[in-house]
Amino acid sequence: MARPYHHGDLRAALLSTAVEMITEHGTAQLSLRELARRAGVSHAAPRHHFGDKPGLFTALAAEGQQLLTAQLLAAAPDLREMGVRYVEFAVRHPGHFEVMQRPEVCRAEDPDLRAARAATARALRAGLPGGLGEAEADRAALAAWSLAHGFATLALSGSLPSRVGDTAEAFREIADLLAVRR
Amino acid sequence: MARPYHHGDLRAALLSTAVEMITEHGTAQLSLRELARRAGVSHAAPRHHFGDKPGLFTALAAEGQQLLTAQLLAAAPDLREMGVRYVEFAVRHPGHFEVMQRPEVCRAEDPDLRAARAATARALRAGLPGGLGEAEADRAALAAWSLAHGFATLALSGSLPSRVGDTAEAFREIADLLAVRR
DNA sequence: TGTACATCAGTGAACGCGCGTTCACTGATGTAC
DNA sequence: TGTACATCAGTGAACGCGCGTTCACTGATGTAC
Repeated sequence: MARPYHHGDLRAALLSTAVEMITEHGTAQLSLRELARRAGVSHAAPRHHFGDKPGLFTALAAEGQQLLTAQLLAAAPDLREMGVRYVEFAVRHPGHFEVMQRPEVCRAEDPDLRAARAATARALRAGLPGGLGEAEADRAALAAWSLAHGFATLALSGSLPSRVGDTAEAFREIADLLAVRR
Repeated sequence: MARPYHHGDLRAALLSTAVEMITEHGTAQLSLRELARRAGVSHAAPRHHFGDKPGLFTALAAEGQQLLTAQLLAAAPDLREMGVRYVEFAVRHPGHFEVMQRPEVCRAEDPDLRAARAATARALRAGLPGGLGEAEADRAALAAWSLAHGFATLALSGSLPSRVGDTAEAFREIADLLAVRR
């Protein structure tokens, strides 16, 4: 079983291997050489597809953002349910979530990434109750985002008390506690 | 002006230099050699005080946790105000906050750090309205913490729309939007 | 007050390592005629 | 269908660099007598 010279879909393989590595050790530890090693490919191969480390992270962030947007849209326009999906996404795709959270490792000006981010923001807006003024809507969106984002990052950093159990489910209860004041 | 052989308070100087460096480039980029360079000291000097990188981060995290606890206690028992202080702390001490958020770079079993964390948790509890059942109180604390933490991390990662303006003040408005259901 | 000695804080040379980057290359695939 | 050539994907050796770690050292401080 001689390994073929051409991988077939090395780009996709590198992306998913990178996600695993980030999940295990964070973005800081990731080296392109180790990534190539794990993918069973020469250490110069990743350069072909991503150029450098920011290139790789940018591709991952855009991918993650698209995944998240799809999740949010599937739950719209139920704001609480969208929050649950947000938390679920973070817990199920911690590697992607981590990269998305660290804009300094990405190329912020990348058009794919910008577009993906904008789409997520639009999806979030779709969950807001109608009839709010613009400033009010801004605040409500920010509050919902903060709550879900905070819960998700606390869960990922292991800061939640262990009795919290299933993370997304726990968030549902918490979101219940709070209500947007009318 | 020959530099004296003994620094005087190198430990404190290294801590505050490290905070600056983390604020600029995150924990990932920090190297002990660069830290020593900035502090104007030989590259082996930091080992004397912190042993290794986790040792340094652990000391920083404990210090940050103590600062935060003091802020929270000063605002107790007004839960909303405690949230404002939490956000304010994150924005004013981003280096400390960053380390506190990344338990994987610290030595979790360090007794100072554990004690400091426990004190923060206790302070947070002091902000909860009385008369709640235990499970209810757990949830309320978690909700408040999530909201403030999420807002703070979004602010630090530059994810907030720029019109948000003064961060801690903006959080006050958002906290106003939400109310714990009775 | 003076001296001897222990301890502490910081030095600087040396090491081995993994990393990112470059480069000339080779093997495979696709396309034109 | 066959051949020639361009392009693409991946290789592997080489480089220079900054890092963490070790170690024998030296200068300063504190303590006992």
